[in-house]
This record gives sequence, C-alpha cells and structure tokens, in this order.
Amino acid sequence: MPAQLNSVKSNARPYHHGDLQSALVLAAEQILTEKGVAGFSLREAARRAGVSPAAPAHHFKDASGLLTAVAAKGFSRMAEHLARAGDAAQTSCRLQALGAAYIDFAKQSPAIFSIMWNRELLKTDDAAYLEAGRIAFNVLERAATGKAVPVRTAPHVPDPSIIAAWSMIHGYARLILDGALQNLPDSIEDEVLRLLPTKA
Amino acid sequence: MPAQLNSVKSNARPYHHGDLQSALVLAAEQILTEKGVAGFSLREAARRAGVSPAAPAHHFKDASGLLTAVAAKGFSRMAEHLARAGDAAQTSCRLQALGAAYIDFAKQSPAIFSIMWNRELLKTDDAAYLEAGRIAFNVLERAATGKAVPVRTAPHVPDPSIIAAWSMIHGYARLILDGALQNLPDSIEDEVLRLLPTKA
DNA sequence: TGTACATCAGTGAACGCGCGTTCACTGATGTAC
DNA sequence: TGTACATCAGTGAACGCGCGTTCACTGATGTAC
Repeated sequence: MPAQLNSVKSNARPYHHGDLQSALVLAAEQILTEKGVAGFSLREAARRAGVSPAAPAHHFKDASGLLTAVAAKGFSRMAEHLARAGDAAQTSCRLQALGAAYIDFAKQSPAIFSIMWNRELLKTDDAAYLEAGRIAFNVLERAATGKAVPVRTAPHVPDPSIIAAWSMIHGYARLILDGALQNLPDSIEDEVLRLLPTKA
Repeated sequence: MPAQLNSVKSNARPYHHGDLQSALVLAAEQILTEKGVAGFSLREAARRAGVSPAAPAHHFKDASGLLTAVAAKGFSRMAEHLARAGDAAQTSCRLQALGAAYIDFAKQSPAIFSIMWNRELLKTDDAAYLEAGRIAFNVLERAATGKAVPVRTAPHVPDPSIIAAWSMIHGYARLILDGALQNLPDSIEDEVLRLLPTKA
C-alpha cells in the first residue's frame, strides 16, 4: 500500500471507531454529569462519540443497555474506591473508613451514584451489573466482619449489623445528594460514622 | 332560568372544572404509580383530569411545578403517618415505631416516596415543599428526643444521633425500593431497627 | 502467501410519535355601582 | 336587585423539537482454503 494513501486514510475519520463501546460509556457519564438523568439520550451519546444515531445499537441494544453498562462500571469503581480505603485503614476503624469512602464516592460522582440505583432505567437482571454490585457489597461486608467472604459463595444471610451499617452509610449519602442535610456543621459526617453499629 | 336548560347544563361537562388543582395532583400520583417517573408528562396528567393540555399552566407553571405539589403532599402524608405511629407507641420504642412507619410509607407509595427526593425534577425552593419536608423531619426529631421542637424555631443543629438514625431508616427504605435487599429474611427489618442509635 | 467471501461495525436519511408551549379565543364567575 | 364589566379558568388547533427506531447500504476486518 502506497505511503501516501496510507497517510490520507489515517488522517481521515476511520470508518470503524476502534473502541466505540467505551467511548459511548464515557459519553453517557459525561451527559449524566452535565445534564442529569432527565437530560440523557442515546442520540446525544452517539453524537458525542462522533457516530451516527444507529451505531450504539450494535453494542447496547438501547438506552437502558448503555445506562446499565454505566451503572456496572460505577459499581466497579466504587468497589475499588472502598477497597483502597479499607486497605489503608486499621482494623479497628475499617468500617468507618469504608463508610467515609462510600460517601466520598457519592459526593464525587453524584450522577453516576444516582444512576447506579435507578432500577427504572436499568436492566437490573444484567449479569455484569449484578456481579459488580455483588462485589462492591462484598468489600463492605468483608470490612465489617473482618473475614474474607468469597463473592461466589452460596447465597448467605449477612449479619443484620452489616445491613444496618450499610443502610446508615447509604442513607447518609442519599440525604446529602438530595439536599436534605444542608446547613449542618462539617463535623456531622464523622459523628454519624462514629455511630455505625458494630457486629454484635 | 328554566329548569330544562339547567338540567341540560348540569349534565354537560362544565366549562370550569371545579377543583382542577387537586385533580391534577391526583392524576400525577396515578401516573407516577403506574408508569414511574420516566413515564410522567404534563399532557397525560391533563388528559386524565379531562382537561386540555394548556389548562395545567393556570395552576402549575409547568411539569416540575405539578411534581413539586405532589412531593409536598407526599411529605404531608408521611408526616401524618409518622405522627400516628408515634402516638400509638410507648416512649421507649417510639423511634423504632417511627422508623417502621417511615419504611412502611416508602413501601406503600414507592413512586411518591421517590419523587419526594428527586431534586432534579422539583422546584426545591418552593415554600410549601420545604415546609412540608421540615414538618416531617420535625416529627421524627420530636420522637427521637422526646422533646417538643417547634417547627418554626430559629434554625438549630439537630443531635448527630438523629441524623444517624434518619440516615439508617432512610437508607434502609431506599435500599428496599432499589431492590438491593432481596432474598433476606423478613426479620431483618426489625433487627435493623433495633440497631438504631439512641441519643448519647 | 493471496484471494474470496462472510461477518461485523458503521452510515445517514427517513419515519412517526408525544412532548411542551403558544395562540387567539370563549365561557363562567364575581364584583362595583 | 340588576346590570356592566373585569378577571379568571378553560378550549383546541398549531408549532417546532428531539427522540428512538428502522432501512437499505457500505466499508473494514478476519478467516478458510
């Protein structure tokens, strides 16, 4: 192949995108962050990825397919964020550290955090989505119990204190994002985390 | 006025609705319950209230105006629900009773509960909405402290244990509605409520 | 190593839809005199 | 008490918009022989 033609081709927009799948996920994250859930559309995601409106269908069936991928990626990122915080903390205050990281994640990516829980817009039976959520919960559970709980174990019943702790952390994050905790002193978060229930 | 004309008129659809404002709120509640937030539109609310698409603008400027009224009514209903539960409970377990009532409300009206916290779609500076929210929180706070806290008092800083308890209750309700707590034994709710932090 | 061909990942124009909003209007209500 | 008139609460047709989806298609890739 002549060098000239080659260079022309590489300058022109290639017919195939290369990694449209992740480009679309990135575009969706951007839109959610900028315009919120109500401002999201598949067409706009395609537009931002520089691709025709029909292209996304090849990778995600429809809008909820793409949003489900965004949510799954969100859970993965959150799991990593939690794991890092857990590793850095001493055993005695590991749960508090994870709680703080959980809330921190929600504050840093409110739109992503929001969509992660929006059943109405997601394919909640998507395997990757379910798995990512399970892994994130597992990190939390491991920090609370101190034990390693294998993700793929037979379904087990978690300790109520873990559900209670999760509820408190999750609820606090939600209330913050929903604007219900404005005008409170900054110290409130630490004080709430200190009240996390510990294993009986 | 001849009786005949009168009867014809009263059989015919009257030009004025009579109470379009509440009819629209009811229609909106219905739509939210049936189709979720994503399925809501002002036109459909008008249709269900038997009125032209332009009519709602006379009462609520736009869709978010109507939804804000729905949310405010939701907070009022929740406050009543909480107050009733509190009145029926003994002092020693009043907070648990309110927590159960809070969760119960969310389960019974998931769509309404959802919209109540959806900042993106509401006029969050609406006076009636803010006031209704404040009253509901006040009921919770009163139950937790045992003291009467006047609603219209100068802004005060609530006890951290109240914020922590609210977070746990709210988070549990959210996790339930978001499908995150499936396959757990029914007893889990009581066990979580038992772990509510009490005032230091 | 070359070539034919199936498969995959994209195009872009077209469709029908329901939406929010605007418009000039009309019918009912309530108030001033 | 009756009447004139302002105001309010509705009509319904029309608008332009962006959306999701479909369609026949095309260009690039990868594989079998």
